Amino acid sequence: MTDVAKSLNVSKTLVSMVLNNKGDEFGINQETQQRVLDKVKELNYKPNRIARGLRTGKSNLLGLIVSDISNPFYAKIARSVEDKVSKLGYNVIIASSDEDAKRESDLIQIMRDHQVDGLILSTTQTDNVDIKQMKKDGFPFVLIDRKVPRLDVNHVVVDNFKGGLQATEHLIKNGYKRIGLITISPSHLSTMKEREDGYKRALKENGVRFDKRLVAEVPFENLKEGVLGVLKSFMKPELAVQAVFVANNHVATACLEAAEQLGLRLPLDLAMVSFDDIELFRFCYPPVTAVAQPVGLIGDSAVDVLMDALKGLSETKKITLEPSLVIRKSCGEHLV
Amino acid sequence: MTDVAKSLNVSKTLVSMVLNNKGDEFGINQETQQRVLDKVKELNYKPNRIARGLRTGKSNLLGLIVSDISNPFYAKIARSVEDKVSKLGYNVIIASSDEDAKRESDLIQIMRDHQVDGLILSTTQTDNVDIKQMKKDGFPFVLIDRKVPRLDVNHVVVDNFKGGLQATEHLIKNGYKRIGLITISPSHLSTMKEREDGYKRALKENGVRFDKRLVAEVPFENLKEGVLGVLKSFMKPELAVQAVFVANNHVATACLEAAEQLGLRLPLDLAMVSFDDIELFRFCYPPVTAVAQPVGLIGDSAVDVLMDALKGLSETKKITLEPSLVIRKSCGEHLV
DNA sequence: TTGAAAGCGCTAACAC
DNA sequence: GTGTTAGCGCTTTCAA
Repeated sequence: MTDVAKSLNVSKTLVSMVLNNKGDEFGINQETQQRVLDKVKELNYKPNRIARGLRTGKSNLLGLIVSDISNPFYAKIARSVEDKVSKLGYNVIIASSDEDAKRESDLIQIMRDHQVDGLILSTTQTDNVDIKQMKKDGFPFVLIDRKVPRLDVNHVVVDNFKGGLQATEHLIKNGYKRIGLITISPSHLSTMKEREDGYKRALKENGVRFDKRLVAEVPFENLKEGVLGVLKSFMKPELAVQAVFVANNHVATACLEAAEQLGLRLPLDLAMVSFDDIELFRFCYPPVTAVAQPVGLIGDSAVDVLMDALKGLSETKKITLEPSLVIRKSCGEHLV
Repeated sequence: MTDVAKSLNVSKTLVSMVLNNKGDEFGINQETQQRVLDKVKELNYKPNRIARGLRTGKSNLLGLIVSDISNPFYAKIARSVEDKVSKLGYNVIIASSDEDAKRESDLIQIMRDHQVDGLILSTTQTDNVDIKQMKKDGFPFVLIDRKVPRLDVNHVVVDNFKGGLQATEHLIKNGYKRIGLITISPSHLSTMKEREDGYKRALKENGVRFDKRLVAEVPFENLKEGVLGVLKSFMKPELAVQAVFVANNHVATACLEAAEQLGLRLPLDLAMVSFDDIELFRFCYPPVTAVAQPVGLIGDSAVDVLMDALKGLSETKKITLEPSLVIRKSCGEHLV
């Protein structure tokens, strides 16, 4: 910047003003402004955002923490976040926590050390210490996908209860009574909890007896084997499960695989509804019925909320989006 | 930092040294060091990385630019990059270019403005001005997935020619002679070009006549309709295509959809091999035969190469990874 | 073994 | 209309 200023015999201040579009505000000659702009081009000068950040206290960087960026659900959210914030002049640092609370905590710290201006995160924490800390510090952030109990913070989630309800009701309507549920640990996640609640409510409202042996939880780190084991036990005569509601796309895929290994024909031997709709579900055999989440909208809304928080608006925003059941053929629809 | 220093009656210098693990190097009392560390904890002091970055010229940030982070292929790469660099103390800014050269150029600029220490990118440029500029500036970067002709720069790619060759040969071995190819524009991409070359070579080596009417290119922005149109024309009696080799996972999905719309039964009416294997291909109907790319390894190697570049090692590294054909049932394997 | 001081590149308050 | 100056929070000579 000094170079530009010197070669024009003006001060750095002036250059800075022009570059920040504050030329008019400070009443600087149009001609002078143009000269600055030209010189900047000529010297191919690029402002150093780090220096600017040091001075302004802003980095124009936002953080996004999800459990796994290679999960299509989060990848789509990431994409919509990126699209939206880039229009607003921000960039985004993305990281995966692997459902590990410690790792998540570290990531939050690292991102804050990097002076991100705000954070969008899908938390896996159970004690929420970091969330509380951020709130206490007045640091701008939005929770997505998962909310935390009893804490007044911004969030953008979908109505998991309703999704679980719809999915299970659909199964019941199609004539299934022995309906299993496979969730994923950590089980404290609000999403899993609510989907389970929806499942239970659907059973209750439709007079289907709840059997707790039909609810299984498999560990995130060991999905495939976990699901295989669960399916095996579900198939035993004493349980005689006819249909499963699986709690997310990973479990659905694992379930498809396990069914294949066990020689189960879907939906004849076992019907399945998934939570999370992903593109290829449509072309699976059988096409997978799933509760679709408005992924694009989640990212979009999260950015909206975060932008408000960045502006210092203090009321917390809690947004709940609607899921929708996409009916295909994995629940014996053709039999009805 | 001043707070820590003052409350301990030492200088900022000393605190800085201790925090950067240079205490011993400068021969500072163990006891003093411990006092500093304790105080830092007590005051919950966090170093400001922006300020440090301004001083050291390093941001500990790396950039990753791909065409679309929600494409599973890139999402997996992103994940492996993230995993690897986080162990090395870096974070990564991710952005999508949408195969738009201008956007890519802007992104490179933005990331460099953010003082990223290095860049990993899957370029879509045809003139490579930005690539040349980075090389000229001595800025550390690695190309992934796609290489650029006649330019001596780091890259990590897979052998697309071989992949195309294998895929097409497989089709030929299964008895197909009228084999279509669907690539995706921008067609100058090295990947597309090489896959096409592999396709041509396979035909030649196996004495199948090349018919240029069987090579189609659909625009990235308008895939679904494009593929539908292509499939329609391929089905005309004068072309009588029996099998297609599709150039990536998006085209494969679009092809699945178009086939459904046209009432084509795979592989009876049309066989298909895809480039890019994605998890659910296994469970599609029919399960999709595909050329799998070592996604994890691409990310991993790219980071290795970038780290060397960061250290100032100047020889350029060009890594070519091996693809592998995963045979399922979309090419009439059961008929053979 | 420790500290003073300069300065990274920029912005903003305050002159003139 | 334009320039001077004082930092932002840190690291790194250099001196003691």
